[in-house]
Amino acid sequence: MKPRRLFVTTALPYANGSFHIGHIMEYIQADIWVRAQRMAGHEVHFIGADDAHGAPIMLKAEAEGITPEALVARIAAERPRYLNGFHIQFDNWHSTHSAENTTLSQGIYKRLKAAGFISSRPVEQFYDPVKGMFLADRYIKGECPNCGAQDQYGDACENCSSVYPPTELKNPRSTLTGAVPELRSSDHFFFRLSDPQCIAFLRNWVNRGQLQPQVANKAREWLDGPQGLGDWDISRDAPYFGIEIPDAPGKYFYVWLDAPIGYFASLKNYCDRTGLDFAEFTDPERAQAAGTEMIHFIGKDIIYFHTLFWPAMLQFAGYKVPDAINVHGFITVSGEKMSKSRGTGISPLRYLDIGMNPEWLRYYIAAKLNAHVEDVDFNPDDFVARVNADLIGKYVNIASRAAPFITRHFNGQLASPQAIEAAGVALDGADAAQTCTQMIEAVRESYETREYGRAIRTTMAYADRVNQYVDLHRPWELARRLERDPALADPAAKAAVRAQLHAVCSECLIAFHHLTLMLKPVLPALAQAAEQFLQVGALRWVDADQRPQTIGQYSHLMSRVESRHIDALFDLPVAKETPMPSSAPGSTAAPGAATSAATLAAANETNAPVAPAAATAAAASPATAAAPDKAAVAGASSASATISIDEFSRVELRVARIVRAQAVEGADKLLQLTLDIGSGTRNVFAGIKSAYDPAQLEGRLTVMVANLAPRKMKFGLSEGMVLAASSEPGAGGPAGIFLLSPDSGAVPGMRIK
RNA sequence: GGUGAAGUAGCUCAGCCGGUUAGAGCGCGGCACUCAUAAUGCCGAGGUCGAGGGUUCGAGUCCCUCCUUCACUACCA
Repeated sequence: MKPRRLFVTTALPYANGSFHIGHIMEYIQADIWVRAQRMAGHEVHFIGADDAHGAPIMLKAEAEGITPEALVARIAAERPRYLNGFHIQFDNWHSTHSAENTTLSQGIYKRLKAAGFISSRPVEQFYDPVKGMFLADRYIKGECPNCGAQDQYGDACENCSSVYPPTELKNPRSTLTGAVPELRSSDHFFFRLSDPQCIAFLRNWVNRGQLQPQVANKAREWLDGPQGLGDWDISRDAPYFGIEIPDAPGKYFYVWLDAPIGYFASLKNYCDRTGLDFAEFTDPERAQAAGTEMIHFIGKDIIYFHTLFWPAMLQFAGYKVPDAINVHGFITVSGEKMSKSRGTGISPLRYLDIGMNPEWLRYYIAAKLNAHVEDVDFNPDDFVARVNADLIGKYVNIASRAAPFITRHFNGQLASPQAIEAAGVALDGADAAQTCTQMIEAVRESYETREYGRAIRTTMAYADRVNQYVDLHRPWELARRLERDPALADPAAKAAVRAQLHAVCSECLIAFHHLTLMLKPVLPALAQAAEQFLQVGALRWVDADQRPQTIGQYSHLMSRVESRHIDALFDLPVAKETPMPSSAPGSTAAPGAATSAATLAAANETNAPVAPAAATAAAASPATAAAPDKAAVAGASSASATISIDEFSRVELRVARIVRAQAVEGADKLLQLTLDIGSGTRNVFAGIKSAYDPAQLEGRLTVMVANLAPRKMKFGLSEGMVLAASSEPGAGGPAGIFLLSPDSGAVPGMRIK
């Protein structure tokens, strides 16, 4: 087979925070793939970088009183510890804040502009006069123009879900300084995605078959959706930590423009360092001639950018487009999305610090990964069982069972194939070699197609067969007879037993050699130790037919996961960190926000739900993925799990007076309520129109959740929710909605606890 | 509500283009073994393959409806 030439990347992590377990999972997935490719003799260049630009980093650095460069450098400095710790073998790690990225980004922009894909037009935006900068939607809060809810973000109301431009907010305030923002106009640059050429190209590109079906579906949905593809605003005004736009003083590229170009920047940096020809990987003709491929591993949160913006940018700037976008799901922990505030996340650094073996995690993740965009769950019990049973009980145990006999009786020499054949104990009978070659080829292909779970299953099925084989032939019995069975005085009989013992144990170690080969992409360090023990060179797929000749002294290759490890892993100190660094250009697998069924009702035995409130916190959609600070930290529990009094007390319930109730024009189910809670009024949209006439609500008292994250709705911002009882759908019970009321005497604003 | 994905033993999951009594690992109950840093083997219990229809000689596997879960989205707060 002709060696492939591969340029492989993982998503660039946003440099405002440390790696979390989601990053590590992506790197493990990509690293396994890369190692498997290298074992096939292919040329692989595995590239990563920090995504360093954007307002969040600029502002975070400022808050810390350091320069963005210093912040980014600090984050970059801690990367190797994680990467080395988990055996992630990048060839290069660079940054989007680099000379290479500046040159490339500006170059791509110029080419797009020359080709007519850049337009410009004035955009009116809020400007913070104190800070002296334009404000992204998430840095503006105010009252919803539709429902009047307070404290709503500039793009949408979390109360009534209405969507609006920030300029429509009432009483807008900058969240940075509290200043009243001014409306100012400024010219922005747009990448004309709506250009027919662009649409045509993307339609074709997403249908080439190189995307996973689910990903292609999603891309098509965006492409052919009712609103179609809009032009993409790619500029930001100074001050902005980013790359300046050529011939446009004071204008910078939006971070998502230069972030993916960071793949190229890191590659360029690497090529300059190693003498590789950059153009062979990035120029369409040169790449074609050189037979190179471009392969990205990303999380499902950034599909939008990688299936639409990125290929379009490359195509119309005259660069090669990606050959594959390999998308994975998120990692959950015990079925829940990660949340540092709830302590459910796994800290990669802690994992390493408490002495857990990185290859345990690599193995566990590999065993559960496939080529689909499915979430992977880290289940602690499952993790312990799986790692211990498979790796120690089955795999390592095989060497441990056979090696001592070989060392003691045969001076470390393995039996020849002929001797094994003659002893009649070949593991897989006559066509053992063929069976084995086919199995290894199947495993190699499973890695190739990212069906790691299948590769692991195939491998472990073989380990099972080998253990059965050991039990069947009982080498310990043969050894005992050899040593002290008086009936073996006859030299011929003794030689026969000895040959058997030799053959059986040799078979085991040959099988161990094969198992090691199949596990090597996942367990690089263990494989290396095993190679040393087996006294073979670095194993590659072509070594499937090779067999070890002699072995070294066996020493235990891997120890078990212990419950104390798990205890230590989850015994996190109270999280001092604020919301996790969420999705930015490169970030992966970050739960932008916890989605949760925040059922406030503590369902009692009568099964009468108090508040059937299935709350979905605003999750970071691809389009807003670059808005880390927006991530809501929704503390939530499932309906069935019990919560502590502390958790309950986080819910701020207050008595509210409905001072005004009115129908919402255009809404079938909603009433807009103005609630007096003593300290002020709140605007709340409630889905109770079917049960209440607005007029009869005015003046009555009810109960509201006062600290519910505001919610933008189509009609405006909703700043809380009122509590009402209703039957669970499908559970029978009376139909209808029953608003809660406090007993007489309560006054608006009283806390309910 | 819409769109997509998924619902197979207590747990984690395999089951390819429909075909004999539905599988594995872990866990559980026995038994065996004792070479192996409690590791291994055998036997067993345990599933109306989410529910209901349909197509078919035959469906976990195809079609329809419904339910549930997850993701995105929405007039869910």
